[in-house]
Amino acid sequence: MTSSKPSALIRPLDQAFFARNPRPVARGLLGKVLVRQDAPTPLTARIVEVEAYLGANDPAAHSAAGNTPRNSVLFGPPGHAYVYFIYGNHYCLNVSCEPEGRAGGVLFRALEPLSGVEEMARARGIEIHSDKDLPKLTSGPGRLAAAFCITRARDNGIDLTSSAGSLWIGDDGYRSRGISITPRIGITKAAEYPLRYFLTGNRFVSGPKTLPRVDK
DNA sequence: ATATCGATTATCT
DNA sequence: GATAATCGATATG
Repeated sequence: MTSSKPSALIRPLDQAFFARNPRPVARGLLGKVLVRQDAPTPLTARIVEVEAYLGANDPAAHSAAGNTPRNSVLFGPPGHAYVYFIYGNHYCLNVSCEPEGRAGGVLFRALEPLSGVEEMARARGIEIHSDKDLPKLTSGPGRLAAAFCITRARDNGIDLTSSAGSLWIGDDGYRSRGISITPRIGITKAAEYPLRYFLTGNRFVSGPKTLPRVDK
């Protein structure tokens, strides 16, 4: 299901939006737009899947062990980019939440491309032959980071609330309809917490697209 | 459709 | 030395 229409005007989210618990921030980010302003052609994509990582009482969060050089952005002002490198291969993008001094973040897991598809395909090193191939661009945290040319050196710590910046998050008026909530993907600690949020039925969502079945 | 595995490095024990 | 908020390739049902 292709849910989105590109819209001409996109207003950046303000810092107050992010100065909250990561759970409402995660829910609220669904349907918003990630913008890469300074690419050869501007890149925009709708946020369709995210995960919340809590500052306190969340063993799976990078902030669980306290403030370190790697994760210090999570303890800084809200609305800033926390970018980390994982498995020797991939960058992942988060946005810091909670007021400054308290940790918390939201991981971007999947996007639905709205503009700049050619540029994203080039950045990913793949070719798009049909609509069937589009999810390969931005379905998955490593993929979307590659599509937007997000690296730690370039983007860690930047302010995502300024439309004058290179990378920011905006609202184009889109209203999401259904939201699904499941456990987070790829973690071993606190694996059961229901902190993954995605737009129900959206084909760009990565991983399981339904609520887990109460098996047997 | 699910399962397994290698790649490759920052961070922590 | 082990692990990790992953991906892509390969194998098999």
